[in-house]
Amino acid sequence: MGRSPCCEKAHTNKGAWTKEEDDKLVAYIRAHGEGCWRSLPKAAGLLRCGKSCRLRWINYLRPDLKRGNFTEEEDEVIIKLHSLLGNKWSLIAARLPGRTDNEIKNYWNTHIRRKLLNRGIDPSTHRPIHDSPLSTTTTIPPTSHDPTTLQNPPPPPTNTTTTTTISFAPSKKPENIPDMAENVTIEFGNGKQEEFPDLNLELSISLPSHGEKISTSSSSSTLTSTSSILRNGRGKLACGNENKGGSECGSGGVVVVGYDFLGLKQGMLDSTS
DNA sequence: AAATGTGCCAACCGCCAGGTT
DNA sequence: GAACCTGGCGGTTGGCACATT
Repeated sequence: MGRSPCCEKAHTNKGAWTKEEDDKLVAYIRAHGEGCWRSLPKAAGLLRCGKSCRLRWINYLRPDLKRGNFTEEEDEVIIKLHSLLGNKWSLIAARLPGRTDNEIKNYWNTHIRRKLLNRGIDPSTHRPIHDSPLSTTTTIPPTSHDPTTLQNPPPPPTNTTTTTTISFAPSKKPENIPDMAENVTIEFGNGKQEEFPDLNLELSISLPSHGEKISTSSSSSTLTSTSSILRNGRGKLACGNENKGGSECGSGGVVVVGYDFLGLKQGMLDSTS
């Protein structure tokens, strides 16, 4: 096959961007808008790869970016969303206006990972570090949910687990708005509940097998093993796309879960639009 | 003051999915 | 349907700044 490179690397600058390059890029995008990144560098007079221009714009030059430290609230949102979505940084970023996926990814790797480890929580599974990896129950200890405990290290992990139930409340959406977000309520093991009002976890589930406990009803769905199910695939979320089936997410007809986070493609939370 | 270690973050890289030819 | 193009994503890395020895 042999794909051509995205740009002619021999004549492109690499490394840190200069002020002049930034100015050119900003000026060009202000004049012409985003899009056609491949031809943008030449048109803008930049010796840069189109991908590099796009990244520079999205991660640094976009006017709506919120620079500065993350707040405690943002921390907790990131942690909660990561427990649901895994390393879907772009999806997490979509929930945090003004933050970029790269920024969140860096922040996760440098701060939140350590924070969770200090709490005795495995950052990748969001479960107590000594918990059995074979369990299919998604566990979020209450301490990870309660910001008031942030300063205190967690108690030593115990063998008790708390189950996180994610329920999909019946939406009051009008019939003619099929993609309206449904309320997602996360119930933590300590009885606390938290709503993510516009987080759409649109699920289509085929016949379960291999003992996966998945139940659905017309009014709500309860998932066990949510994290592992959600953490499939990579890159674009073709699974459960409104126009496509989620078949590619399945593996041999075991459990096919498609998911589409409402409106991300439509830019519902897209701060760039 | 110099050397070394560590943390952070911007940027790069390779891959993937969807669209187009 | 195959080949190719483009945009987008997540993982990784290089280099700078700051802290420590």
